[in-house]
Amino acid sequence: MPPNAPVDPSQHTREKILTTAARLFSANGYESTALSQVAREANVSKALVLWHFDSKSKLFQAAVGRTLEPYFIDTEDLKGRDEPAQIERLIDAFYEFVQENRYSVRFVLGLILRGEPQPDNEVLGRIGELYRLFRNLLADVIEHGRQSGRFHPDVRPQLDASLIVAALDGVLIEHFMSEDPATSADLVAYLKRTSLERLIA
Amino acid sequence: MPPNAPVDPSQHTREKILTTAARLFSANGYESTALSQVAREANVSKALVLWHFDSKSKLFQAAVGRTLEPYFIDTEDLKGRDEPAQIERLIDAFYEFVQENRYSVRFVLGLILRGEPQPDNEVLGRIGELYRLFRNLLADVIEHGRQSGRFHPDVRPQLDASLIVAALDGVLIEHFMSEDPATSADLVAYLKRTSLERLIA
DNA sequence: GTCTATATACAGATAGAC
DNA sequence: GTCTATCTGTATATAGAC
Repeated sequence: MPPNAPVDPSQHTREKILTTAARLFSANGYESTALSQVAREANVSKALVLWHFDSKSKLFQAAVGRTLEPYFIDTEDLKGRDEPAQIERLIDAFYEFVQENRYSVRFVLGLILRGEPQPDNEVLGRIGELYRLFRNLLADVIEHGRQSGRFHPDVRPQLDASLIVAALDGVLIEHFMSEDPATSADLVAYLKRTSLERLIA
Repeated sequence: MPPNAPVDPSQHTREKILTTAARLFSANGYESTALSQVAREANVSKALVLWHFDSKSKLFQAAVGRTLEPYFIDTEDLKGRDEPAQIERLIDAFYEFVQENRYSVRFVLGLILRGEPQPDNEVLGRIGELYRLFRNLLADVIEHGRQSGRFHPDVRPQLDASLIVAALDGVLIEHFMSEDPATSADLVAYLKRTSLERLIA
């Protein structure tokens, strides 16, 4: 496609369907979201939704892909900090991300808990990979801190990283159960403090 | 009813329907479980299911009630232990409970994450109450340990308890994501160790 | 591409015989 | 209590005009 080519006007409609679907699926789940609802809220006909996406299941996959787009880990702003500050930064980044994406996070967590539609190993795989990435990043920082002498010589990078990630996940659930952001902010602050107290030599 | 009266034979059928429904709902969720499926797997007709429970929604509520029956906290075997041992016992109890009820726990967690059917505030209320109970129990033990001098004078009972509960919830999610029981057992062991190291004076 | 109209399937629920 | 047969609504998906 040449640069600055006029956008295919149908992209607008397709896009509208996709974002509408992503919103409804993440709010109500797969089974409870009817194509007719997606069509109505996107101001198009049911038939057009299917013309663009073939089937409900494929529409769902496309919508989930859209939902997952902002899920990535930014490692840039770790540079130039010492290990304790890097740990704090990673914990904060996780929490900020969850705050900004709470609806889709809730949705994805729901997907993990009950493999909604069968052919969704892709989503689980991607999420699992992100978790592994994040945990390994934490573990690397801890290991590095151990070698540099800033952290205790007997820290267990993998286990400590796993425990921090678990605590963050738990705060997440707490957050969804009580809906009280103040409480979870306090908890995250306390998690940072106690984690560092434990790690630092 | 007189003692040892012969059991109404229809209880067998009703019971069978209920346990079948509880199993299917907790495995597949509300929307994805059809009455016809419950009927088939309980070897009865759809009409009979509705004769016993009036509607799908009421069947669901009965099934959830059944699912939650084993959810309670046993405080008896805390007696006669010192505070560190009580903390360990509570953490172990949580983990054992999750192991024994993993399917329904997964189901209930899913319910929390997306309020499946509307009139289900009762379930969430009950679960929330159990969490509060468990957390307060932990906090009480920590506070008691602080006063008895076994724990640091500057522990923060509510926050420390919350952090332990959060970590346990996180291990739970980890458990559901990776399905590797060995890993989560290690994590729980490590959680016990680091929690106590932090608390003990 | 987008629509209306329709096919097809299956859900939850009811009626009525036994 | 338990069944078969049926009603009614709504879901996904298709056909075909524009």
